Amino acid sequence: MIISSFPKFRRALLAWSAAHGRDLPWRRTRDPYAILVSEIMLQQTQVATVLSYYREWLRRFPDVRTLAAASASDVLHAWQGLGYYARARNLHAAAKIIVEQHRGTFPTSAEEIRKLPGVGRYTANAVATFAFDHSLPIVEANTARLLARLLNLQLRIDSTAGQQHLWSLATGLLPRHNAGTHNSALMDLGALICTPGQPNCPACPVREFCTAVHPAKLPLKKPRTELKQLTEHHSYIRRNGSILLEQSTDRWRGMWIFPRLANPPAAAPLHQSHFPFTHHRVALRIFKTKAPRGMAANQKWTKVEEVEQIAMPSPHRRALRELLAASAAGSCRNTSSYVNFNTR
DNA sequence: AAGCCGGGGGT
DNA sequence: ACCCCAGGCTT
Repeated sequence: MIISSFPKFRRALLAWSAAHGRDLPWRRTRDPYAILVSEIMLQQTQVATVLSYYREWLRRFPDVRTLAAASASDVLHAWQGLGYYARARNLHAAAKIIVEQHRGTFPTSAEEIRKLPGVGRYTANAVATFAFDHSLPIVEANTARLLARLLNLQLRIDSTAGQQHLWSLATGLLPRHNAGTHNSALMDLGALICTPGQPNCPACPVREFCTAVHPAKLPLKKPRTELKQLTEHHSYIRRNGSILLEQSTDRWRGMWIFPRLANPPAAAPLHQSHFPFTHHRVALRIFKTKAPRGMAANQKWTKVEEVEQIAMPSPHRRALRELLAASAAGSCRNTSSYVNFNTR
């Protein structure tokens, strides 16, 4: 890309986005709180997944004061199923900081926004550019791919040097005014035309500026680390109409899971399933065991009617729904065993 | 610089 | 089975 061609690039990009850009709910507001919510949710999470969570979140926590006043368990419950739960804890903490240290007024500079927990360079600039129209660059998955192809970048985009090239170009392309629209257009182009698999180059409004020789082979990335197998054992303990659950202290911190079982019994598990977890493939096995004499401090009996009200990670949530359904069906048929091998 | 953190969608 | 995703934090 030649610097003198940047104005032409911007005009072509803008004309395209006016006709083909996406209409997304967080673009229909300038409320920095709502935009921050969307940006945190969208970290490593696809737009289609976020949509329903975003609407429900703003219904439950319509403003920063409501979120700051909410309980940690309510916040985690609203995030349930989205993954990367530290994001929810950070967003909650950020709301408290804004209320307690900024008197409820959202900070307007990217520097101040970036001091909030869970907010890095991308998210700070995104909120500043979309909420306040500040002329700041953004580089995330869509724009990184697009810019790497424009540059025919032969560096890995997840390397320090590669990142420097991307942020540098993103900065150079910025207009003085209406940067929010410009940045949205870059993302849309990456998401709709300059796609990961086979980019739709014939439909690209800026193809004349692109130097990629083999665009489908870009961007370069570090090869993924290999998957490791894990097996995790848990207990299914029912008493009257309740189930014993345990609040996790490490992975899924603060969420409720089946109690961990150090020594699995020889009997067949009631439930088995598999789920991916970062670079692991976990076999989840749940055994029927007897109620313990005492209860650990992080455990509690939860009524079956109330399990939907507490935050559980997706694999345990799915297992619980399956076990309850099997249990209900089993009691109707008056059987006592409901072994379920859901091995996928 | 590398590892860690979830879960679902698309192919 | 893979790869991908509006990243950030910790080591």
